[in-house]
Amino acid sequence: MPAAVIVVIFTVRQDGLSVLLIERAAEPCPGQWALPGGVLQPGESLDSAAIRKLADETGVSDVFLEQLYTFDRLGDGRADIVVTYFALVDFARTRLRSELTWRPAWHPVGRLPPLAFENERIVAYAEERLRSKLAYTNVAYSLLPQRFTLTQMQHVYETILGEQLDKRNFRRRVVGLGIVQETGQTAKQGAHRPAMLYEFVSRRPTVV
Amino acid sequence: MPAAVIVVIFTVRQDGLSVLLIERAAEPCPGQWALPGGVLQPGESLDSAAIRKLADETGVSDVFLEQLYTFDRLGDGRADIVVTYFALVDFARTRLRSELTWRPAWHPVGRLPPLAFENERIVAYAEERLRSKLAYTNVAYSLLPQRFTLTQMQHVYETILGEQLDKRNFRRRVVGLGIVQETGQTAKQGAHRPAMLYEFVSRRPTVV
DNA sequence: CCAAAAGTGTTGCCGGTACACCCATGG
DNA sequence: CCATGGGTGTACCGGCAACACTTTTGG
Repeated sequence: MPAAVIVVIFTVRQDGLSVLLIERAAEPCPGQWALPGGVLQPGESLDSAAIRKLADETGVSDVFLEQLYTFDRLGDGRADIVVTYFALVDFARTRLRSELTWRPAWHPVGRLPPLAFENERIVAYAEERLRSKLAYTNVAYSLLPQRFTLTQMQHVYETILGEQLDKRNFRRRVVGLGIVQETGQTAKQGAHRPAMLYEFVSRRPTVV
Repeated sequence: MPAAVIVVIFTVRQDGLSVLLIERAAEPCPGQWALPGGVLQPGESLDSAAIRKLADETGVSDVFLEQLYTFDRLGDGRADIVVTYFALVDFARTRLRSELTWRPAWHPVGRLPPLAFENERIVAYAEERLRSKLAYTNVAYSLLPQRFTLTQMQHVYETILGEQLDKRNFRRRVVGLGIVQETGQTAKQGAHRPAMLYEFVSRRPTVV
């Protein structure tokens, strides 16, 4: 039995931290929701399979994507070993491919439908890792556009961590630790004072 | 092709942080050293296979053992996917089984012989994880006997971290954070003042 | 003129680090 | 008496959390 790859794809939207799920058409478990994944093609590496799956489902590449954990005996009939990955994408850049037999959709992690194959465990584990990595790395670069305001960035952090942050402390940290830097440009957005646009100093995963 | 499991088994000895290696008798790569491992038995879970391998090689169980990373394409002819684990054992409790065709031995990580199948990468990765986990968890419980002096414990930390630690600060931390506690008993060891024996508050992996 | 978001400093606390000496024992 | 490891307290520093008001803009 071949190995399979599953990708937990997170994004942040208005309704909170969300994960991409697919409504299964095929056996087993038709009609149930599950994480996107599939068996390894012959000769394909694990990382390539994860990259392929991510691109297939969201149309994006060049985002944060990292191996998460390897599970076995998930009850899926197709594979005994499932190598899971997790990815972070900017919601605005994704283009889900909706077809009749293939219904992908974003679901807030707080309100998941029942999932097939113990996928809840995988989501919970990925969520934990995401929260932990957010605290000491720059992975958020993958959840925001190239340029953004610090308020946008703070919203992303607050959504994932589930708590309110102090604006001044937040700005001091992310700028002071060299996670983000000013671009010199400002953005006008509605009935507000123009805001400085920032960018990540590095768009690769980095421990800060 | 079935999946395989590899276990990186660490211990701390006089000559430093060491890892258990096996001199390969069988093809491929006879005569070379490699990490202990083997293919998954039919119906066996990943965790069970790792526990079995660890017990086979060292005779110990009930120690710290955790999944590390899943590699592919390591060049081993027997498996395409290799799920690695890492374990920490108290050197004094181990009983290596030496046979003619099976030569296990401890090797200081600073002086490894050439290894088969890119096993160097795996050891390096495990070492990194060990150092990181030592800092914020109680995993050292698995490298020490049930009862020990704080000096012994400090030696373990210094060996792994590769730096000298301040005795008073070390004691304050591990006692103050509730990692270890006094047993009330003291040990006389040679020409020295009797030393208080300590034990870990919890002998399960815990984030402190 | 009002609503909405942008932007900006200071203070207190706590945890981490640096640092040096006396004590008990066995040989 | 000496060699060896056991055991203890203090002072400084830096990072982190708490805290409130003014500014700009569009409607």
